[in-house]
Amino acid sequence: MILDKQAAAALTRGRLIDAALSILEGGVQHLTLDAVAKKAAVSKGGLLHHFPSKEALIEAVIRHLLGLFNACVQQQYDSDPDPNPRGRWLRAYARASFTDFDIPMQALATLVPFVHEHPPLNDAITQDAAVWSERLENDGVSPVRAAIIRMACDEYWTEHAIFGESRYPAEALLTDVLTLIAQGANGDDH
Amino acid sequence: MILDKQAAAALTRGRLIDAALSILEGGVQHLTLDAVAKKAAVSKGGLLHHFPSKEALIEAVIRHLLGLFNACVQQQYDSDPDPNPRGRWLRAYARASFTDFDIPMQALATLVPFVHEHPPLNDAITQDAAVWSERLENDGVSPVRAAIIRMACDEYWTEHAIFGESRYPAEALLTDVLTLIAQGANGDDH
DNA sequence: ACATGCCGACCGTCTGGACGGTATCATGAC
DNA sequence: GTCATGATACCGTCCAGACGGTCGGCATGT
Repeated sequence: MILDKQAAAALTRGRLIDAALSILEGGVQHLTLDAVAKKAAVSKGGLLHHFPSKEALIEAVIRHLLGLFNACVQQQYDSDPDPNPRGRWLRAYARASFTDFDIPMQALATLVPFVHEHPPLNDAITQDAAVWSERLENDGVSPVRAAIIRMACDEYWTEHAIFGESRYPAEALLTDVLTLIAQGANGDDH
Repeated sequence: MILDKQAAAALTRGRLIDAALSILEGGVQHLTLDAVAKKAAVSKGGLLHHFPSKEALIEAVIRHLLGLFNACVQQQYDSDPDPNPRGRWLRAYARASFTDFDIPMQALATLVPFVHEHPPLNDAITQDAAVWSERLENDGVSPVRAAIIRMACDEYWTEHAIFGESRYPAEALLTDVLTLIAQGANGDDH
């Protein structure tokens, strides 16, 4: 059965990505090919068969994470209860940032130093960031204000990566961010 | 001359820290003992004479950076033109974050993964962060709002570390952040 | 004589990746 | 139907380089 083999291979790929992710939560330093292979119950050769280099593996991890997050924001966007079209993307972005802890975006934060050295990875992230920047800044709220709100959301992940549990209740932060967005979306921000 | 020798040693220490800092701007991966020693025109043995381990060196760098930044915020605090005492620390923090590019705080952002593995370093940063969190959240502005503003400021450094030049004009960001602070400091934030 | 500042060769370990296998399965010739 | 061929998935050893840190030594100043 040709499908069996391909399906098994895809499954192995998934296991490798998941293994890399779970290792990343403990810090980039532990992300070695051996560790990932071991955690995924695959040999090193097997790992390098699917991802010919560490860079390739990390790129897959990054795309996986970005995909998850984007899908998550999209879902929040689709189910937004607020009838005001202005600030809709911002609301979705904030909700995704402060409520969806299933997605280990902290892992992305810890990858920064590695990404900095590998242009292809940098491009992947930069492109995604550019898309969001543009979308959020044309959301009916002043672009600068939108940028500030996005930065606060993103910082939340970073601090999560550094300090582990956040020192602030995510709920309160989300509520206040939504208030800020509402202000901006009503044009009464000055 | 006893002072000559001690002074020379202190100078060497300073050169080592500066070297580490300038290397850090190119990414953590390049921060190796050999590289730092070479850049500071000191032998590896000499480096390890002053900082007995890599961790010790990085701790010195971190304290150096935190000291610079804190002094910088303090200066902004002292020279704040706004008579309103509420939000004074927040204004100072924001001004320091968006205008003082002399301090390579991006370097601190890139250190995150290393810090994550070394509790002493983590403590140094965490303590400093805790001091600022408390100070900013008791500044006459709603604590949650203050946290959001601080997070936006901090994210600015991080993005600087990732993307190099910021994609936003720092001036505009600062202006808008100050507006937000003024809102909060007047109690008309809801 | 002794401490301090500094030197630079050396060592052990870790890590990314190369490489030469093996096993399974699909395909096409006969 | 079967056998050669080749592709795909995976294995596990080995190596070269990099890196943190040790150590014995030297020079200078007290």
